[in-house]
Amino acid sequence: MTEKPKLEDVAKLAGVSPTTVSRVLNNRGAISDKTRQRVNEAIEQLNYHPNEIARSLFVSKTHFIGLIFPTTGHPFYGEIVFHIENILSEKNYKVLICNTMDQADKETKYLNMLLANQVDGMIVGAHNVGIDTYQRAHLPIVAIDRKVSDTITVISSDNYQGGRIAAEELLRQGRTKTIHINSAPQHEAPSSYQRRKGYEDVLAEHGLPFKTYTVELPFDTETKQQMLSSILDEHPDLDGMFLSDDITAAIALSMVRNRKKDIFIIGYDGTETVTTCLPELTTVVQPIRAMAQLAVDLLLKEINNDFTDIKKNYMLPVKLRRGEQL
Amino acid sequence: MTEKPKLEDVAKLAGVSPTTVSRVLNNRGAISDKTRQRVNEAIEQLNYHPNEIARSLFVSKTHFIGLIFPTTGHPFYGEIVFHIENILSEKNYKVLICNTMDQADKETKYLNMLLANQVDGMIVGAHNVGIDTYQRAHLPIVAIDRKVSDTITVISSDNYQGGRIAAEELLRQGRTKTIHINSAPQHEAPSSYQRRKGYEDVLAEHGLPFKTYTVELPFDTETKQQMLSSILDEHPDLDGMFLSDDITAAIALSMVRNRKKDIFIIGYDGTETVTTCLPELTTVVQPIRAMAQLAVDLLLKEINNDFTDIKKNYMLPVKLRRGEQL
DNA sequence: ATGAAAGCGCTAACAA
DNA sequence: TTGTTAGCGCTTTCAT
Repeated sequence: MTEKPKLEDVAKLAGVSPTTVSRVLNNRGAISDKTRQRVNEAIEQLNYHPNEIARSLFVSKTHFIGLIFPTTGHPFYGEIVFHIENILSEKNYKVLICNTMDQADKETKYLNMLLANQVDGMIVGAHNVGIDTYQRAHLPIVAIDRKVSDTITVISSDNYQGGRIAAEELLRQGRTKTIHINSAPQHEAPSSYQRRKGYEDVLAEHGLPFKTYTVELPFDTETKQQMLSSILDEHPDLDGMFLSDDITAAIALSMVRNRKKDIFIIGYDGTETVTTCLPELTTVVQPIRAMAQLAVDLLLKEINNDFTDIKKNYMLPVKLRRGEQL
Repeated sequence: MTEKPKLEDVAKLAGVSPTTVSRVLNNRGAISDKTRQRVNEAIEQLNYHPNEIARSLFVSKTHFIGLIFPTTGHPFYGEIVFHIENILSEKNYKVLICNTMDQADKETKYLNMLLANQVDGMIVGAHNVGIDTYQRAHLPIVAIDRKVSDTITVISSDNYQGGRIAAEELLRQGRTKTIHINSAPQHEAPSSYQRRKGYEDVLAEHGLPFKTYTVELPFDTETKQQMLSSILDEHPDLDGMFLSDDITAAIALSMVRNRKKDIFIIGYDGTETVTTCLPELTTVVQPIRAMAQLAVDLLLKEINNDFTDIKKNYMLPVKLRRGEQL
């Protein structure tokens, strides 16, 4: 027997019907100890492993969850994907991972792929397709950090507070000529808007000037460098910057050091990786693990048709992490 | 019709048999333009999407690939997972992601889960279960950076050269009292051994002293800090360190800066993230994208039963990236 | 406590 | 060119 054994083979070897084997496997119905034992022996002997795909087809539940994110190569997404998968696997769900690289066509393709593979639900952290595209899925979906929708649950960190906290810290550091660089994904990510609003509100309240650059941030470092470089050229008297994520902040930090400028930099995200690599960076920390936990909790509630206490919009608190002095 | 439409529904609406619909979907056999059109209209009208799970069951091929790695939260793994998924999705394969967190029991559980879900193959970058555990799977498997095996293809970067390159750079920087900290995963990862050997050989060739610490590196920063701290205490005259990965190197770098020591640090991996965050770090760069590409190429060859030109062991070249001056 | 039969949604012989 | 039939590996009524 070199072929993969199936349930029927086990049944034959144990001298029982397939039904009985199935019952043993799933602990259902009443089975005599004798038969249970014989079945288990046969399973052992054949090194039998049930085919989950066949099972999924029958019960029309796969226990697959689709994750759509820009790229696990970015620390924020790499970490949140890790936490989500980790929490889901505890609950016996399996994760299909999709990296859209911010390309709308990929996102659409992935969405269809996940539907075709009968995922029980999805968690989406990518931003290039209108959220209405997802509504058509008629599936439990939780989104992270995107436009609020009537039908899809959205989780985000408190971006407005994040913007305020950053601006307040710049003031506390005595910086008065600051700018904010704001990466706006194609489809109106509310996170960017809220962060910007928070930052601008604080400065306005203090009667200070501010300038916000809204740019489409590419993933590659070089383009970011050029962009930051020309912004620095335009503002020779700049003394503070609030960047939309830590990686961009890291680039700005090196650049400012190279130019020997005294510009105070604040980032956003506060991932483990960046915190470890750049302990001197001040940043607004998102509660990544809590966001992952909440996303999973809400998704599983929806999957189990428990819609009690499910709001459409969740906001988790952020906090400032001050960089360590060098 | 609020239920998900199936192939049969399409057939009925189009007034043809299920077979015909299947043929249209898969572009197989000869179909008249008229029927093809009618079928396509019915598909459109019902917003029908084929059930891949049912299809998988029938053809006993899922196009699922399992990825077993320590954690996508670590930049090296996050990036390699990204590349692997990216390349695989181009070939219409789907990726199930598993984060073992270096726990053997999780790794075993994931392995069984992947087998139960009928993956067509696996790429493994985790290190806590003996490789023989995988042999039993009787499945195409490619391993990254682990013990060479007779039966499983292993890809690694040239760790011995990596060790040599690092040691040579330390010498070039005029460092003569150096140590190497070597994170040895539980089950004899050859990568650690080879890097160490390369480092030690070079120093021995120059008649220089060296010291290698082989420690089980935990994931958390604090424990690493404590460990590094006591090593630094033991060696007040140290002037060079070669760390087994960039994150640990980053921690060492901050620590050395805090202590105002002149210790030259060399890391290992050269991920985009760390390169961006710490451009001043000198490191041995692994060809991450090339490793991902090769892993996928070999895996798909094995899946397609093409074993020509498949060796059991592949080594890709590393290079030194010198940190930028601050 | 156990088994026979039907079927989850799809595809591939084999016929016509 | 199209349809009929059987079956991928499993589970679940419904009998007994």
